[in-house]
Amino acid sequence: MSHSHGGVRQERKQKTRQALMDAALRLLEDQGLSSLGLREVTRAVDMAPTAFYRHFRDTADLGVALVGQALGELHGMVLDALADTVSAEERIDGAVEVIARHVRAYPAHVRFIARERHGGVRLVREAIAAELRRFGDEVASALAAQPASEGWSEEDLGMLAGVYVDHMVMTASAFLDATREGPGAPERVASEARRRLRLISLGRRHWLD
Amino acid sequence: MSHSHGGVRQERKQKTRQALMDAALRLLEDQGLSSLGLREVTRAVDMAPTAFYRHFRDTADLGVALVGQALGELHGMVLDALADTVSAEERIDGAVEVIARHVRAYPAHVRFIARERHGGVRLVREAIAAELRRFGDEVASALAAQPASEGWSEEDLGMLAGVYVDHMVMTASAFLDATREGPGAPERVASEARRRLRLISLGRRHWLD
DNA sequence: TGTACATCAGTGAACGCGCGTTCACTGATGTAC
DNA sequence: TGTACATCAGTGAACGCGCGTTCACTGATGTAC
Repeated sequence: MSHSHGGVRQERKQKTRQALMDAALRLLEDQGLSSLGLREVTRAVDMAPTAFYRHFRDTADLGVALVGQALGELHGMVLDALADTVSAEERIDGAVEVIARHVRAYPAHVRFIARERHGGVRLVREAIAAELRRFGDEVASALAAQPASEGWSEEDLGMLAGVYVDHMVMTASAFLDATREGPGAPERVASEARRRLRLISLGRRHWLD
Repeated sequence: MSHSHGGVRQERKQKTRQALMDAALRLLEDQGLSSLGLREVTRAVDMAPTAFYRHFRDTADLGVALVGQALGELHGMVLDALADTVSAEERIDGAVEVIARHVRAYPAHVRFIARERHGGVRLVREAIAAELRRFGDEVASALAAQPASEGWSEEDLGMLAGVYVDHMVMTASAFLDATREGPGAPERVASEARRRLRLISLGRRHWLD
């Protein structure tokens, strides 16, 4: 396979690209994408500024690439949270635990999404909105397959899915803030998140009354 | 009263300060606070860059001042939304209408809060978090006074208040995005917001079952 | 396998530009008497 | 009311600095034969 099609070169390029994205993600913990400098990123990777252009048009372009990566990882998490367990109460505990684990595994990605979802770079905002909409649609499909959703209109299921997606993003962001607030804070966030899910669950159960 | 205490001077200074804040708010529609430049702001007000320092230490300091102003206006809105009408269904319609009106009246303030709530400037994030917490406490008190809240624990009321506050911020932000999406979009946002409030309302009614 | 040419990720010098901050200043407003 | 001094919001020149972008380049990797 050594004559495959630009093997070594392509692989190295991919590695550099990933290094730039990782460095950017780290730098974005303390600032918004709209103030992230191209030279800042290349400096962090110990590279000439001009090399940046071999991979991205500008930092907004890099931001769009980060959206795909960050929400790609979220994808797996949502499936886990929905499929996981059995009873309603168990599902709530499981979902919150899945979110907590995800935040611990990918804190910078979570921060990036929470920050840039309403951030100052239009293309990135739109990319995030599009991905979250796709997410919502998937969640809606999963919900539609549940017996509890019998008799629900499509609009109502879409609403419920949106509530879950927003709850997930907000809870993830709250976990992130909590890690700076000292011990006990993450558990407070988890407790609040479970309470909210219980409220939603109750509303869902009585939606068709 | 002409010898009151620096009358004319103080009044003019206040006017300039407000002009700087207004200009900043306008510039922040297309970028995050972390990339807002001091010279950008003074240029928009037709002023020497150095005059900025007579009013703010830096742009983060200006941001903190904007938080107070933006959420001060929100204050009145919340009271309206809660006190307004009679039946549950009317209260829901009224609340969503109040939010829509507020967004039409202060679009830039709403955008600023939604953006900087998770934005790149720590002091501003903390100022917003503190104000929203105060809000939540007020809402919780208002809820506690309602007959429907009998038997609710303080934690549960706090949770419910938080759900309402977050719903308000997210709905306001959705209205803002909707105005760019053409006619019909605002009504779709309103419809979704009402649906969500109905879900919350149902969950609330059955919380103690 | 070996050779000759093409590709292209990364380099390094150079550019013009706007930034934040300092400083000594001006002149209208405020205050004391 | 008038005068002499103090305050202080806003000015304008100057600074050093890092930015994004251009360009011609280098040398390792890929390809054709």
